[in-house]
Amino acid sequence: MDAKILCLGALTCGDASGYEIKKMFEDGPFAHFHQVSFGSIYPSLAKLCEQGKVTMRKEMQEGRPDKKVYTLTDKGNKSLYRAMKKTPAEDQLRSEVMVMFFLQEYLDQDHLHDVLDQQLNFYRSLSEKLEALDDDTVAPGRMFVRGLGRVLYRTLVKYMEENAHLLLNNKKRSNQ
Amino acid sequence: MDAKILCLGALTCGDASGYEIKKMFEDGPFAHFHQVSFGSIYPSLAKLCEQGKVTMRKEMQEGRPDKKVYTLTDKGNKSLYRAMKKTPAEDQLRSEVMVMFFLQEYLDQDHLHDVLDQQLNFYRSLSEKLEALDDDTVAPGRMFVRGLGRVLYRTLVKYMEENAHLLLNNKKRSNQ
DNA sequence: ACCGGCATGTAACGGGTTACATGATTTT
DNA sequence: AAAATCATGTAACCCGTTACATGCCGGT
Repeated sequence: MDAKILCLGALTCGDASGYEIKKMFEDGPFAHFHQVSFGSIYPSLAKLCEQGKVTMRKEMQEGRPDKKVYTLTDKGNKSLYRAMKKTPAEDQLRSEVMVMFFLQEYLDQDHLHDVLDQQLNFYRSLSEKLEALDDDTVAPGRMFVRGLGRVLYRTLVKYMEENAHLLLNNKKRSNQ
Repeated sequence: MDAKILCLGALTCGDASGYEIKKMFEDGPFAHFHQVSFGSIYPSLAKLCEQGKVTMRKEMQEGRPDKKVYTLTDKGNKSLYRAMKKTPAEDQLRSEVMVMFFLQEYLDQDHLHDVLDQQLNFYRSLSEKLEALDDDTVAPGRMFVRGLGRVLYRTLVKYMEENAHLLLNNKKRSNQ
């Protein structure tokens, strides 16, 4: 599943610019299970336009840059249907922080502390973003995914708060 | 954090071959928070050997191929300490399955059912693998990460079992 | 005065994944 | 008889990330 399909998927939530699509993957409905960068969004959108899978209109704005708003076409919709027939790739999670926690004896106390704090903040803020999303405008089927994200990050925050001591104490040779 | 550091990290659990390292990322202690493929493990191990960060000995086996068992050296250890001083990259989770669930109106009923089943099995088997790991030989600090993995996958399985109906029912136009 | 947010885009670089190559043994 | 497990390796390809380029507005 490449960035093009992801963009089409994002546009099923309504017309959007590249910048807005990015936000959907940062704070919005996709935040907890996928990410894309500008470097892949903008070229994708351009190619989708060429292929007639989306249309673009320019929206002038006062006080801020103009934006290019993209709309899903029938062709784009069909493309999505086709993509959804495939077998999805396995989930992949890569957490360098967890690797660090696992190798906690290789970190000095201070840095471990920092990393732990930052990670907790990261999970907390993602959790808050997910809780803050407006559920009224969302189709019931989509709530499954949102609910899962919420439960997941709540669990993560709770576990880390309750078990941080496992990581911090038992430091005997923390002076490497 | 590249594959070389990951290999060094894996070797802190004890001497291992490339094949065994792969297993650590599939069923073992790293299973739930990172993955690496053979295509990156073998070249990494070769380079680490060149750099003197690991040593290699050949172990002949009867009835199966010989293996190359790698051992962490002092130099490798230092390299790990250095790597752990860096700021870790943000977690990244990419789940095509969740994208599909989100776009559930684009899947036909049967395929949705299949994907759901496969995902549940995937989470269940990962969960079981994590529960099955032997905790006696593991340093207390490392139990933090393992415990987190266990809680996470238990939560995931439970949520999916209890909320699958959100995804399956409300199918009115499932004939696209 | 400077930083963060809004807004779009390009290009190189790096890295990992995928596929290929090989082969014996055990399990189904 | 076929598939899975054990075991190692190479190389091309793809794709995404990172960094760069540009610019205005509002808040601190």
